[in-house]
Amino acid sequence: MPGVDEQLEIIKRGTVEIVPEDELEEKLKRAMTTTKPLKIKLGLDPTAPDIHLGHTVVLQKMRQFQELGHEVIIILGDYTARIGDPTGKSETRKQLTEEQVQANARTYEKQIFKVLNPERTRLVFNSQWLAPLDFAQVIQLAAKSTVARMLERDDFARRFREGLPISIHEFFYPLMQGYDSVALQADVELGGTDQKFNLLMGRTLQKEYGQEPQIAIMMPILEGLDGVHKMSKSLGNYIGIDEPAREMYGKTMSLPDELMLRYFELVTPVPLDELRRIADGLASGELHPRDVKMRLAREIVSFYHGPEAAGEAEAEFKRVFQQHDLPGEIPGFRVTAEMLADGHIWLPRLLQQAGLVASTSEGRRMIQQGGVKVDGEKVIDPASLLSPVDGMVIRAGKRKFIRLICS
RNA sequence: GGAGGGGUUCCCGAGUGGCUAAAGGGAGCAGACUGUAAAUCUGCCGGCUGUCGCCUUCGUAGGUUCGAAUCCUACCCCCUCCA
Repeated sequence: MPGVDEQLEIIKRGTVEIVPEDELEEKLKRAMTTTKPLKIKLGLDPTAPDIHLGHTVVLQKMRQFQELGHEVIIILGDYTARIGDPTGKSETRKQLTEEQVQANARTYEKQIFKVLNPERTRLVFNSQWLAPLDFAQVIQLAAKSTVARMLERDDFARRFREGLPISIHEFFYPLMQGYDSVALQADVELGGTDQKFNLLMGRTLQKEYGQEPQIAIMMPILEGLDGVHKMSKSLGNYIGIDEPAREMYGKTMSLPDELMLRYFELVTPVPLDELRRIADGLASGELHPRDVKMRLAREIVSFYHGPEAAGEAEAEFKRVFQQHDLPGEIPGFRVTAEMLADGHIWLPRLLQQAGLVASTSEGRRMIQQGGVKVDGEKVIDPASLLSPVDGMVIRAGKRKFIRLICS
């Protein structure tokens, strides 16, 4: 286990807030002297089983703790999920069945372990200790907090102020999450900044139950590819950790430049001093932003697919977007006799049938905008008829290619 | 039980009888440029349609009207206040 100062530097990387920092230092010191690792807790909501880079911000932090020799515990909030959490959302989250939770948990496991070391990670369900609580115990738990306290939480405060409804049971989510910390006797809990209140509730409850309060570490919410909204699957601005290497690489290259350093810091294992070098290089103009972004893409792809795949993805990217060559692999599309009339086919229809565009209207639009090339020749007439030739390459937009197969 | 506010195209959000497939912004797509699927600028951006136009959309169902997102009726949903 490295020294306390060194640990602190690693732990603080990318964090928004550590509450309170001096207690963390104390705990680390004690862990050193007693050689008893700290219990680091992270709660995950098993409703959305696909993990993307946004989720890995907090997972990377867990990994760092793991590498420092601490005990990492993932809590799957199966009990919470089964009840359904309407927090801040307009529509109530659907309740999950036992089977769904189990299925999600398995998917989660597989994906989480792309970041974490499975041998040194404890995975637990919070139904284990929440389900057995009886009503009296629940009331007792509720008695540990106050309405005023609850109304300190940002979204509760806001809704209260604006006269929006707050269901009583919503008050129980912070309590349940906090109780998880009590059940585990957590030393540290990680979460996004949106979790601040819940993390602090853990401290409160631990004190109430006679435990030493945990440290709350808050990580930022990662912006998605658009650089505006938070990364989320529903917004489509995400990089999934299960995605193929080329997709990952390309998507990373589409990030706004301003986000590069943030991504380096939050979702790659690039060490801190290296990170500083990159930041300095960018600031002084010594490093080209494009090259830095390529490095970022390489780091990310390497992490999930290995260095070899990263190299291939990069070569491919250079070929297509820098040299404007054709991709190494172009999906084939078979042109059948039925599609042809007098040996040719209306181009928008071909685009549509090949799945390059959703409709002939869209195909027409794209042609008019100059986005369609046949064997490298731009086609601008949307009424164009094409006489397909075996091996002919059609490009629609920047990224979509097909090679015709006629036989 | 009573009073009131609201449901608009992917999202936010204008729009109170025709000029509205519906302002503006965001997201998305395309082009130019480039340093990349960055930035910037330009164009597109409900669906269908070999481009004449057709169809569907403003909570739902009806109605008034030559004509409705806009007016009327009923209903559904969300929210607030009073009790």
